[in-house]
Amino acid sequence: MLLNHMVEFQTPHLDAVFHALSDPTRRAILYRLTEGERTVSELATPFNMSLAGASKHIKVLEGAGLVRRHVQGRTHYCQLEAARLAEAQEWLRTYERFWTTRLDNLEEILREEDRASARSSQQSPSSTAKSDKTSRSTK
Amino acid sequence: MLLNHMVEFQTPHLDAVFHALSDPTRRAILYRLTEGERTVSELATPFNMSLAGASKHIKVLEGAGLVRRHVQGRTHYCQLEAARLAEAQEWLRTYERFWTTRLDNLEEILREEDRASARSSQQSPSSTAKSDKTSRSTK
DNA sequence: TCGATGGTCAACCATTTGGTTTAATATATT
DNA sequence: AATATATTAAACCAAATGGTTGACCATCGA
Repeated sequence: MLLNHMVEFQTPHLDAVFHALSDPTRRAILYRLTEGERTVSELATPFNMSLAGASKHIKVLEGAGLVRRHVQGRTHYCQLEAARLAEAQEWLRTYERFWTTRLDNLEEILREEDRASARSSQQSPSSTAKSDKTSRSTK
Repeated sequence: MLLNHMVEFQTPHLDAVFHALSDPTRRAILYRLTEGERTVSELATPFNMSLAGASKHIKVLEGAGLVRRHVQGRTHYCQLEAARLAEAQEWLRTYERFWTTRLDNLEEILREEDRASARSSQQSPSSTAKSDKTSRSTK
């Protein structure tokens, strides 16, 4: 507990946000909302569950601050609210160096090897990186 | 659109990862592991809970692929395994354009177009979730 | 005003979660 | 061999989760 870094303290929402994201239905709902505002029943339709069930999922997302709703007549319009997602990403950034720096280091190493040994392929036998096969995505 | 369907439905890890991250104890354990390898009891001590309780948390992290352990004698050493965190961040990146500035937004859009053209695999847009849009409830 | 539509609420149910305590297992240490 | 240490396993518990159904409320359209 003493170890709890700022990141932990500054983000009291993380429990709710990560919990909300841990359900595939809710993630699908969020994705749906990237296309624009949707009503509760519009959000519910693709899923093979009752409207009440979907409504509960939406409420979880709302409770986590990931969805905002505005009621208009009997219709509830839902909107993506991304700020908390940004917080989640910010939390993850703390760990970025554990997958980026290793790749960057690998890049560096390869570049150096390329320069130093003009083509004597050396496989380090006791390499610390157990597997640097992590596929780098686009970019 | 299709790409995000892939993101949604091709990554069953996300359920486990986000669930694992939804607990503050587990997040603290992960943070602790950024400082290096730690044994189970080392990880457990800061928390006001039984060793067995902490052990269970570690197993959840392990099950989500966020922690690797190697046993040496009676001691279990735990190590951060960040790849799945990278996957989570990758998922979040889909939503980045909803919180970044307009300029970044433009950048993101261009990058997305880049990606989309990179894998010019198009497909019927009706490939939805695990469940067909079987209409609900005639009741 | 009446009926259909959009949604929530409440009660219920099975399963999971987060925690406990008390063994049990495996390895060190003396 | 005996004992201490590191950790898991098993049984248990209360609370939360994900889902259902049925009743209810509000509102839109005729």
